[in-house]
Amino acid sequence: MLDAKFLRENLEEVESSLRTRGEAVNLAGFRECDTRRRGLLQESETLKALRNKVSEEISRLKDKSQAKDRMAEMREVSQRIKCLDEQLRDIEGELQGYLLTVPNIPHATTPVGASEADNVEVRKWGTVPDFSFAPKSHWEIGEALDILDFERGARLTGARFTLYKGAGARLERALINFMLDLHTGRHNYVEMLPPFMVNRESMTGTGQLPKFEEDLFRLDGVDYFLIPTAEVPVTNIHRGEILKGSDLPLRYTAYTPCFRKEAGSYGKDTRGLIRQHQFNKVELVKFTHPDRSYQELELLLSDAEQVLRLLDIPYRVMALCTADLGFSAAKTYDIEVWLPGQNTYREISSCSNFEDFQARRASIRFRESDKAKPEFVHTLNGSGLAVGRTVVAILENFQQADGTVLVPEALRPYMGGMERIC
RNA sequence: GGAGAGAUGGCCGAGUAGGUCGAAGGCGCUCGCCUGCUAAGCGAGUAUACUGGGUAAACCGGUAUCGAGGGUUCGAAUCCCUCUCUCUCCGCCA
Repeated sequence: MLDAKFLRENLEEVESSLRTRGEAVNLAGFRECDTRRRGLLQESETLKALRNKVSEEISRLKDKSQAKDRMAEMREVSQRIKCLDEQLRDIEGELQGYLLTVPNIPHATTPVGASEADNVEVRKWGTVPDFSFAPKSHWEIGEALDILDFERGARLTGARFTLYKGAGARLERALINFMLDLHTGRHNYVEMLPPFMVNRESMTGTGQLPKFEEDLFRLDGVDYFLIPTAEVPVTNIHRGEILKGSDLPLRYTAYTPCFRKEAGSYGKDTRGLIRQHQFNKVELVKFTHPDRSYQELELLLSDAEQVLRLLDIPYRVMALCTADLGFSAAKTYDIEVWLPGQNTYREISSCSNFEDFQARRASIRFRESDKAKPEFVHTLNGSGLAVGRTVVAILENFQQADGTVLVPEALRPYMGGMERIC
């Protein structure tokens, strides 16, 4: 959410900046609402001040019957206030409606672009494997090794659900532990295990609601949602709090399953593990001082990259352009792994700085010193990494001519010493 | 699921026959004083949001907030209703 005051004073600049996202932006209604709100507010508050003053005078009277006419007068004032406050509530709802659906302003370093084709490659790492045979896709490998069962996954639930079996299940679990150990042990993140369902306030705090409800699984009977990413519960840990400046930055990591409806992606990535309704992810979340958030973004990105470096999987880092930027983000790097089976790079992590956009929605603040005014923190998060897609990358990059798959060395301790899936 | 108790400022905790309560007191914190150091002591200060004024930081004024929402009243932390959450006991249960 943007600051209403800032928006009021910089409406045109904000509009033109948001247009680079390729979204139709019309904030004229905001300005009108905002002006009306302040008018109503002043009228109501002036009357309240009067009522408070008169009520106090009445309280000092010994003989209340002397105040009959003033009480009658105040009765009318109160009626008027009630009426004004009702209008205020409506207009504030409308104003919130605007504010909650306006996306974040892209950071100056976010490249301007019209589509994902304009994303900018930041760096490449690793050597793309050179196969002496035609590399297979992970679903072919997984089915041949009997470690991924798409058919039975669909039987259990439906399309886009997969059953992992034997070494496949073990591989997924090994990756989760490997990633968590890396981030807690070497990158100084504190491990969290949050609820996998959250309420509406939490979803609004990080920006999934109100705009993207159709992407979420919602429970029947209670107003809870399955989390689409650990970003939601972990960022909301400090919703409504004022943190100590000396405690920043806070770094949290969490493994959670993620649930997404994938509405609007019919026909896309229908085969394999790439796009599932349920997938596992290890997430990195930071709460930082506003002055340091862009340095922290680089560090967070490198923490996520480290996973792929240790596993020895080739990847590249892309800076998303304005058109490809998520709703809440000011700047985003995607990490894309090389997938030989598909002869392309695919996203495996998305690392973003939300600046104070989420912090304002969720009211997450800090005090520089005990006397200082509270300020909004900056929130950041990134996948470290998407686990299912890491399995995909391992199967496709480490496949052998005989159909087996080598286990990356760093992962072997987590696989009970297993060197090869066969 | 059944029965009961509760929710007040950073924390603890007063305040329920409605008015001078944004809220006693304590702790914590900040600044100053004092003490050879530390501890103790003394004094002052110490919520947030919105909004008006001020070029603006400072500052001054107004309004709101005692779990949330609604009601009664000239006036609600205090009375009434609904909801949420927490705790205790019983039942059930991984």
